Amino acid sequence: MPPSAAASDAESRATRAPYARVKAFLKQGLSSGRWPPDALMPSESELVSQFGVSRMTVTRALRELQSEGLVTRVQGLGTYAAHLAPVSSTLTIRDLHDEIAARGHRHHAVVHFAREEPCTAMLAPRLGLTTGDPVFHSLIVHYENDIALQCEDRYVNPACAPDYLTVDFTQTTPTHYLLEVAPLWEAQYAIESGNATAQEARLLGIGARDPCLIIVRRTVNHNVPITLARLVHPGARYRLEGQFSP
Amino acid sequence: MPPSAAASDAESRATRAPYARVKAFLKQGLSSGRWPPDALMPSESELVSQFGVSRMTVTRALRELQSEGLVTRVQGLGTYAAHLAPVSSTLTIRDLHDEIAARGHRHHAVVHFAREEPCTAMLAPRLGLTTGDPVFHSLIVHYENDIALQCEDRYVNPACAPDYLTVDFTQTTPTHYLLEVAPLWEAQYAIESGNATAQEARLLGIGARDPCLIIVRRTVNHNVPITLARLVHPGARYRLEGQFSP
DNA sequence: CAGTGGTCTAGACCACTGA
DNA sequence: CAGTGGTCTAGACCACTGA
Repeated sequence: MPPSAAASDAESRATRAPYARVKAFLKQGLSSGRWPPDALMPSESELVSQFGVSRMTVTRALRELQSEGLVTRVQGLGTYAAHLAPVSSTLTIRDLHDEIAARGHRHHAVVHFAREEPCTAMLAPRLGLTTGDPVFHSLIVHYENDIALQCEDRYVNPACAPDYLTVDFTQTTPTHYLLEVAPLWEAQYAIESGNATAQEARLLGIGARDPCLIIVRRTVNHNVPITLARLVHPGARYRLEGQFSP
Repeated sequence: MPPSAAASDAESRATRAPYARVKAFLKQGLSSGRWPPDALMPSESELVSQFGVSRMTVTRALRELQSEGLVTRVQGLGTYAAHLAPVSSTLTIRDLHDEIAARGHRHHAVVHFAREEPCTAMLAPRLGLTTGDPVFHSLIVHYENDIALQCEDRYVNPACAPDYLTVDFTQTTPTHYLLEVAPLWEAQYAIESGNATAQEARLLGIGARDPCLIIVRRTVNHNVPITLARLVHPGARYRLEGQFSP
């Protein structure tokens, strides 16, 4: 069977599933403006009789729409079309090695240092440590086809990754290693535009005033801070892209 | 009843729901490393007998974990712990007016122009128009407590919002207006760091070399392009923040 | 073949809202 | 009170995988 036929088979099977048909019907009405924001949508029992399916099937369609943020449901009142205003999109922060490989390019890393330091007073609270405690600190520059793409300045809580300093980061990225030893469970990040430090600018081979995309990311598991990273990208060489489509 | 008691009631009711208990059990095991990435998780029937619930209940818990990206399910094989690597987080691009108001600050906008222009060859394909077709073009600077926060350079497809030029954008933001007339159904964006144009720098009151966070967003509904916006923020005054927590 | 997930049904009890 | 959503059960048929 040709691939195209197989694909359309799978597709039509999925579309033909009753819950998917109900969901598609409601989604179509939402995007066409049939139910503007805050409008009352058909009740479960109306959909049950309209589509001739059981209530569980209708419930599944509505619950999925709710989890996608397209409708709001209130017990005792009904289902309402949501405001689509807060456009939320999935921003994926991928391992840089994979990202570069996916573009079909070569990645390599230069480790400027990876050592133990005493934790400074500034850092201690963000890493759940006490000032003076040992902390691991690495500074690595990542290259895409020999062009510096990212300067990764990272602190690691030794309790979470005791072997961190023994890893060969020309072979594995810190992100990749840390995901293996400590399942990533929570992360906060801030994205901003700014200047690199003098040291970063030198390592990246850019001017002191060249704009950079800077991501600061803090990773926590079960309230135990794992790592704090500052990722600096030359503005002209890096962009974050995303898409929103319910 | 004191609020705290009510809250814990609601919470414990939700936690006591059988599907939520199964889900919490699996989530706990995933975050603790009991099932590392690619590990085979308990089958539906195992969970059914272990928790003494019906299969539909177990299925719901597993399906929600799957939609959260925590497990992968393959028919005929089983359920596997997912790689948590691609940290995906919900990035919300909110209406700037609401965002500033939420911080308890004052927002105001200065409209530098809002007019009709012939569509350039560069723009035409991205807006689904032909070169020379009329297109709406507005340039607005947004202020937070009288400090310029964003320069919004926007093109709008006249077919989607014929009244665009009659709107008073000192009272309503273009984002807000467009969400009302055209339900936002799809958006692509790119975030990067760069320099403002000479005009933008002048309007924002920044230096030509000051780094800026630049977001380019294209909005589409049913394959009809609605609007293309370039949002320039002085780097020192704006950041995007987000969180990941399954 | 036995075991897996994908989906559905027809019924049930409940909590909640507003009239 | 009638109507809404929140959740569950016990059973069913199916497609798929690997032995």
